[in-house]
Amino acid sequence: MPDNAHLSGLRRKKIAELVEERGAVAVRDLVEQFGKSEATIRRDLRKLGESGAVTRTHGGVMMRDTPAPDIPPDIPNEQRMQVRPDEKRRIGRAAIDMLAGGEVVFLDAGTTALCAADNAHLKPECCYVTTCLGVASRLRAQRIERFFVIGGAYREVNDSFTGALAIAALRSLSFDIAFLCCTAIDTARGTVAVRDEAYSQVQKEAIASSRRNFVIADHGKFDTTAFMRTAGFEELDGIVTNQELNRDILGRLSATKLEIVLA
Amino acid sequence: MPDNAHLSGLRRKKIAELVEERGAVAVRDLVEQFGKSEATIRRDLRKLGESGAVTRTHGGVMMRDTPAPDIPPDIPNEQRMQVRPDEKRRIGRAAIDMLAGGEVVFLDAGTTALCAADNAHLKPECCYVTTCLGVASRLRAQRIERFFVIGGAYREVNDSFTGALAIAALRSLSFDIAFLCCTAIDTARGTVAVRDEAYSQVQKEAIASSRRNFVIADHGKFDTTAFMRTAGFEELDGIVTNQELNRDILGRLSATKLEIVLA
DNA sequence: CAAGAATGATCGAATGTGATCGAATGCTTC
DNA sequence: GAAGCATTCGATCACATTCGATCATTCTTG
Repeated sequence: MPDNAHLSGLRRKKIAELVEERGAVAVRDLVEQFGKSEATIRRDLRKLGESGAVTRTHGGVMMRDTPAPDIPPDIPNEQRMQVRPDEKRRIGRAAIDMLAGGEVVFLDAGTTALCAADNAHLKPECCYVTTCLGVASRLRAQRIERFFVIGGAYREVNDSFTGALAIAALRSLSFDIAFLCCTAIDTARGTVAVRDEAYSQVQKEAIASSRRNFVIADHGKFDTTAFMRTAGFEELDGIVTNQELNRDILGRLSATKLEIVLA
Repeated sequence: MPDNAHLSGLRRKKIAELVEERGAVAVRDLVEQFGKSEATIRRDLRKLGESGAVTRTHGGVMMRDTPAPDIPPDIPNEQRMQVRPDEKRRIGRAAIDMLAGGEVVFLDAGTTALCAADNAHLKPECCYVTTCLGVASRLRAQRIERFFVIGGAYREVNDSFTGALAIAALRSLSFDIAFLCCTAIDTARGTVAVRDEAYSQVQKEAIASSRRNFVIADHGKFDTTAFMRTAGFEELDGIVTNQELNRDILGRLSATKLEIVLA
């Protein structure tokens, strides 16, 4: 066997083929076949499961049993999800871990918010509110008891609802905490920005309706720029990001009053 | 062949297939076939029963019995979709075919509305509005340019949004045509009814906001009853149903001013 | 060499499993 | 119907397996 074992993508592809061919495969068999540890195989299976290629079961994987995924694979968000997915997962988890349970939580539209939504089941007593169709699908999939969607005109760019309807709905609500996504964080100027104006307006309204506001963003978002300023640091309470964040930036942030959560 | 007997998910899937194939299976047979204890098999059957895939009986399981006249109120949309799917598909197609193109169309929450949504791409210039999460997902999947979602509190029973937020949003909109789902049509009294009060209120608001109103319902919905009256025939412009509809009922309907579309 | 990605080891938590036993159900007989 | 019997069911416990999260290490890449 050629030594391609370090090409993890190839291994995952072969696992998928095996599943397709045999209907189901056990973790044990895969460990033996590829000569890798259980941990590694499990990581593969998780990725395969998240991409919808297979369905995980206890002890292994089997062919996917849900024919049509609810979310078409070529939606922009799903592509962006490929960028630093692990960091985003950790950040999403950390954000939900911040909740005491029982709060009213606003979840923004963005891949990091999707990751947070995936963990909503950890705090099932919370009431979730979102403008994002993908977030809504994930809340539904986890059978979250109480969640609201802010309706409006659908925009494919960020898979969410905007416009007058959304603004009006947000004005009539109050949140305990909001988790906001963004495209860029400018630590020098102390601003957070996104690309789209309509989306920015919705975010501003959400921030105004929320008692506490946290940006959720991976380390790659820092010290880049984007078109529309959405908020200044003075309007925010903190940032949830990942521990790989550059130390210089961390130092600069510690000079602000922002609470920094590292996942 | 690798021994996958310990993959519990696969075993459940195979049990479901066996039931589908043979109509009914005894616990005893399954114990023998899979070499597992009764307790384990029973746990599998419970899970399968809870997911709605099969119906449990004493001593085993049988195929999901779909009582034609009435459907339990708490079955999620995806299962209700199994009831007369072909008729619903034809009705959904016929509804969209009624559109000239360019209208603002309200799509209600219900399996028949899902079928209509699946055909939205046939009239891509229309602007669609819905209160149903599943409908929204399908519109997105077809890359419909313009669609709105009426937000609000999510209710799993009919996969849609209701409450004050939804009512307020509907009041600020006007539709050219609304396609409404229902649980029952009482031709004697000339009324259309659903099971859920919150949902009924949303429907009433949608009807009030729409210039023309059409009920979309398969022939099984006629001359049954449901709890909440949503509309009287006098508020409606027509009914889209399928050609299998009983001739007596058809005759009675032709005495009204309703436009009847047979798919 | 430095940064990031992939890997392997470890451990507490979650899940699957089999056995037991009282309760519920179905069937037979009266 | 009602009584009695056999079967099936659900709840609980103990045990084994598997999973997910974390940390340290190795490998790859620029």
